[in-house]
Amino acid sequence: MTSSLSVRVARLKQDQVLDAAIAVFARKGFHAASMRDVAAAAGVAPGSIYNHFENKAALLLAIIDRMSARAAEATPLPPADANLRDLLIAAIRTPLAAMTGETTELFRVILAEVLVDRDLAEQFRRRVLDPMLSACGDVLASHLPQVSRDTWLRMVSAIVLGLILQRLIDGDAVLPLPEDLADALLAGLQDVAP
Amino acid sequence: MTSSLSVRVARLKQDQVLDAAIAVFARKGFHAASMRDVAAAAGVAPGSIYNHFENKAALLLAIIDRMSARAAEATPLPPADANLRDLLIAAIRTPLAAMTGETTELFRVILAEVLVDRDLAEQFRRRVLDPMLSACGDVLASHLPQVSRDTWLRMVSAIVLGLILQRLIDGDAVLPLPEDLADALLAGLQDVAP
Amino acid sequence: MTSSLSVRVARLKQDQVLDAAIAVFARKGFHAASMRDVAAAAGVAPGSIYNHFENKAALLLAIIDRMSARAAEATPLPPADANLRDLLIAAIRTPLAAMTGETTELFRVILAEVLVDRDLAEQFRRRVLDPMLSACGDVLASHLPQVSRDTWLRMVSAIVLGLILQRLIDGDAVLPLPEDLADALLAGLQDVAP
Amino acid sequence: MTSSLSVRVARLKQDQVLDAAIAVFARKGFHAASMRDVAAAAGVAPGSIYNHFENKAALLLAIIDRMSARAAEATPLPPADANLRDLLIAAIRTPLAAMTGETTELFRVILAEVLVDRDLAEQFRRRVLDPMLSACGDVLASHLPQVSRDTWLRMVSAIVLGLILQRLIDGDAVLPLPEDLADALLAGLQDVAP
DNA sequence: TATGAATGAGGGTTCATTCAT
DNA sequence: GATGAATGAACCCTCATTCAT
Repeated sequence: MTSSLSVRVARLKQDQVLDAAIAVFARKGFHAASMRDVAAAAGVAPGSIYNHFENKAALLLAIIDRMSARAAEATPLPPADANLRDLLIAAIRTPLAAMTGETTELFRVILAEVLVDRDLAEQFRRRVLDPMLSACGDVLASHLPQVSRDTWLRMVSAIVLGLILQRLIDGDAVLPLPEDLADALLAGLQDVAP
Repeated sequence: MTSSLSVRVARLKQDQVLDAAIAVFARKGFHAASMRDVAAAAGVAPGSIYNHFENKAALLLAIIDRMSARAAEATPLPPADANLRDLLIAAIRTPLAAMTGETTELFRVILAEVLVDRDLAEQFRRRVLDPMLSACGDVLASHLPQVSRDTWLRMVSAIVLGLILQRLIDGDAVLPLPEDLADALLAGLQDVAP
Repeated sequence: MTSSLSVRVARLKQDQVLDAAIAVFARKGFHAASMRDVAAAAGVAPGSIYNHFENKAALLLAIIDRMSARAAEATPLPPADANLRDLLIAAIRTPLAAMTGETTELFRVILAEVLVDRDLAEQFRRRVLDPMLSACGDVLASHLPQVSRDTWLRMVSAIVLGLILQRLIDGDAVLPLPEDLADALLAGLQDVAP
Repeated sequence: MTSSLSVRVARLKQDQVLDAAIAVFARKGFHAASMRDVAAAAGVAPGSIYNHFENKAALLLAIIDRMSARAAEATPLPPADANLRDLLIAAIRTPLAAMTGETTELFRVILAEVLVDRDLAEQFRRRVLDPMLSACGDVLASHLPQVSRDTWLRMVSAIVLGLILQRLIDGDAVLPLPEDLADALLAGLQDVAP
């Protein structure tokens, strides 16, 4: 099965280059990182990158692909009989928990480009953001009356995104616990107000 | 008072360049815009920019300065006797309302750079983000018991940031009304859950 | 006769590659065509070309070889008793008639390289140009007195080359008929001049 | 008159670069010559070339411009009462005489590109070829009956082009004298044929 | 202070060629 | 012989920045 072997080797090299690209982009940013940098980090010649990726932008797309895959496998489906509190906690904690180490930097780099590249934004939204935010959204939605569903979904999504953004901008920021956020959302402000 | 006059003229030129930079960066993005572009838009020679700003990055810092000033003046202090609902609405609406036209694009561009430049991030957080988010925060805080104050502030901040981000990524996104968001936050989820 | 067979197979592959090179060079030009293009058109791997040809330039030489062979077989020897008019017509028409479709484009490409590569020019002149132009020249020469022979040969050659060049440069150019050219050359200008 | 001065200086630099480009292209050919080569020959930095010419192709166009100008000034209008023989001689000799030293190499380089670049060909034909060939053509035409005019013009043009091409391909080729060519054309072949 | 031509490092990318399989 | 991934030099061009005027 020579074919299978060479295909596997090819994919390995591709991953090797992609790993390097991720590391380099995370460290220097997309624009500041040169293809030469990526090649050096991957231990290949500059021209070799183009055997695996059409151009620099394709590296970004491939990174989004990988994030998409990781997001999918990192999102546990909540049990059907979960109560609302647990659902809220899961909806908030899962994406935040995914933001560790390299993934954080990856998200940072991708987001920076996404803000400036319309096409990339479309890909990012479809492949990463929507799955990440709506995973528990469906179940959450089933607990809510139609009228306020959209508001709540948007709100929870915004909270997650906003918290991530805060962490991206200020690495030292101490984010509240998902449990506390869930409790606050559940109880509402009415009771605590004077 | 020759000095004063020349100083005023200098500041005028500086503003002229900065206006051009804002327009160009907003339209083409920071990296895609060249100093030549900025100079052309400002009606000056490329070299002249460096009489007013040390380098390209300094333009970004100056833009943040200006955003900071505008954010301050655009944030109306709420009346001391405002009720909680109105405060929430203001806290959410004000920053969202500021995101119109060029400001949106500028925010997009700055944010993209901020994500990648640590020093710029620090400036941005201190000069733009914190004032923007905490403007009504203080008053809001006064209505809340100490224990949940941080959670709520973070949450409202995150909602605002998250909604802005969603709009930046998906220009077609329909965001919920601040009133609906405030009402939902006030009432909480508890009552609507089955 | 294994050797003979493998030799024949080898020559077949070689022709296959050469055909592809001709087609690709004619379509894209020598510099614009990459070895990858040629390989793809030939249905072989890029590296395989180098089993048959030393390098890209060798392909050009081989093409000239083939043109030389074709030129030889395409040039009918005029009957010994042909009259001068028919000889002139043949001398002009034959090379022009050979310039059809792909051959035209090939000639164009070769000529472009020949103009810039001294060694290639030498080959081209000896192998293609001289045979092409002098085919009927010998017979033509036999009708002419020694003194004016060279002038006439050069002139007829130049006419043919010049017409081809005009067509290469301006595809829409309408060239005069060989018959008319022959008649004009035969009669001379003297009579028509006032 | 600062403006006038700077304009003149600019044109000088431009000429300096163009001279270098001509020399380098003539020596190495268009494709083989790099912008670095041209810059080095011109004694400027690589990037400086782009202050005067949009890109490498623009250098070629500028060279054509220059050839066009030289061709125009090198073509003396024949006296109205010139006889046919002198006209023929002039029509043949003038373009051939222009092909000296650098101009020859220039013509070689331009022609090589013209054969491969359709747009360039159009420019070349309009700006250089047509003026060069038709200069004496008009006067020549006035001596000819309408019916054979086109044939003769094409033929004389072809002779000139063909002779030039022969010299470009074979630098050692000994071309016939314009006088002999004119005499042969005038007398025709009829009389010399047995 | 304003200019804008000059700079030259560095960018992404191509491609003829090699060589281990 | 055939392969095609790997190579890396070289390509054209951009652009932030400088500096003589």
